[in-house]
Parts: sequence; C-alpha cells; structure tokens
Amino acid sequence: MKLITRNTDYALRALCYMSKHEGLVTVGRLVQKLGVPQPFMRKILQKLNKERILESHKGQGGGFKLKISPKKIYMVEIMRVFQGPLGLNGCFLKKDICPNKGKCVLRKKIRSIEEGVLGQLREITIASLI
Amino acid sequence: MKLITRNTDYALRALCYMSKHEGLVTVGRLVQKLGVPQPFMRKILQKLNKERILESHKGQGGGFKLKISPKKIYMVEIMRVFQGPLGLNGCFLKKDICPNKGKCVLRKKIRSIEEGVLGQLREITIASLI
DNA sequence: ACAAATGATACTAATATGGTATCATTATTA
DNA sequence: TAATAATGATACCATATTAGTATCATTTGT
Repeated sequence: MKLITRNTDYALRALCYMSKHEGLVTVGRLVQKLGVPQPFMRKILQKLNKERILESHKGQGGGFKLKISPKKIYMVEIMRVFQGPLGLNGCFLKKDICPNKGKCVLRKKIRSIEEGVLGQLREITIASLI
Repeated sequence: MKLITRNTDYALRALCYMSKHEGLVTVGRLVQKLGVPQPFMRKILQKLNKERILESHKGQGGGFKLKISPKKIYMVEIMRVFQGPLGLNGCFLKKDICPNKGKCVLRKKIRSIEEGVLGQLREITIASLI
C-alpha cells in the first residue's frame, strides 16, 4: 500500500529542484535532472500551475518557477492536489452506508488517527525537504 | 485518497461482529448483519482463515470464529493482509530509482512519519473497537 | 517567419480494487 | 447413506485509479 503516488513524488522532486534554482526552469531541464517522462512531467507542472503553486511563462525562454515560498508549500497540499483529500475511509464517514451510524467507535478512532497523520504531514514543507 | 479499502473495512466489521458473538458464525449471517455481498465476504473470510486469524469449520452447522483474542488482532495487520505492507512510497525506498540515493532528506522524513502512523495504528485492536 | 516553450485535451495502457461464478470438499443429520 | 448446508479453491469479469502518450493550439523571443 502506497501512501504517495508517482504524481506526487515527481511533483515534490520538481518543486525541490525549483526551490534550489532561481529563475525559470523548463520541463526539458527537469526531465534531464529527474529522469521522468517528459509529457507526464508537463502534465504535472501544468496542474501545479493551475493550482497556483507554480507560475508559467510561455514562449522561447519560458518555463516554470515557484509562485510561493517553499516554506509555504506543504507536502500534504501536494498530496491533496494529486491524490484527493486524505481520508482513511469514505465508508466509515458516510453514515448512510455504515450500519452503526453515529455510534461507530471505529469511526472515532479512525478520525483521531487521521488527525495525527495530518498533523505530522502538515509540518512538512518543500523548504524542510531541501 | 483512501487509506482503508473495502476489503479491510468489511474484514474489520466481520471481526468485530465475531468478537461479540461466541461460537461459529456463517457467512450468510454476516451478510445479513453487515449488508455485504456474500461471495465477496466469503473470499475475505477465507483469507482471514488462511492468515490464521479465523478458524473455519466445514459442513452443516459450520462457519467461522476467531482463532485469536480480539486483543491480539491488530488493525494494522488486517490492513497488511488486504492492502499489503504499509509504506509511504515504494519509489523513495528504491534507491536505484531515486536520483538522490542515500542522501534523500525526503526519504528520511517520510520514514519518520511512517513510523508515527504505524505506531498509532499498532495500538488499535479489534478489542479496542467494540 | 521560425523556433522554443507552455495550454488544453483526448486517448491508451497498466494496475488495483471490487465483485461473481463454479465446482470441489467436508460434516451434519434425517 | 443420501441430501443438505456449510467452507475451500480458483478462475473470471467489471470498474476505478494511476501512469503515461499524442496532438494541436497558443504564446513569445529572436
């Protein structure tokens, strides 16, 4: 069971690279450095752009750069972008499916674990990774 | 992003039910109580049997029951059975893929988070859920 | 005008998850 | 001893997610 997908993985690496290198970085350059398939990397960067984590510049001499400080880019946010919101189990949270409804002890437990995990993940920023 | 799959979910519910009801429990009964498709539930219970968490009895009057105490059935173990070993990311752990190899800070961070999560999950047993 | 970059989007492939179907085996019991 | 009610084993199918590709449009510097 993987908690982090390739999407997230590549995104984190790209962000780390960019936080160490001022100015615009092209997809081509990232691909060289990180060994990731180019069109896939493009898609990832485009998404980060849409999410306003990166900014992009078209045309010759263009590329991507961080839009916000590495200190303010949280790993858990990147995970959310590529993997959806973190939740232990949809099922336990949908009362209409779970037969125990509100009383479900498991649900409470899960909830508290979830909080713990999120708490830890929230402390990790790109800045803390480089 | 779900941390717990339906497999695990159903298994946990079945185990909880069985820990509250002495003696053999048939698949049919569980299906009635928990509203899970029968053949799917069978497959799940058969797996728990193979993993020596349940014991089974064939023939008329047969069924399943816990083989070990609910206090010794750990949620994280059930997750492992149905979802494989918990790891944040295979990629970071395979040095030959990660370009930073041994030095990767991310990997260490991930590792420590992983430990934290596992630590919390390890405290949850079936007994603690009922 | 051309080349080098991203934007947008649709498509394909691989893998994981969720679920079904079927036949074999075992044990109870009438 | 035969019917029945249970699990064992296994192969199969459906759906969703993840990973990756392909293509054409747009922008911009030279």
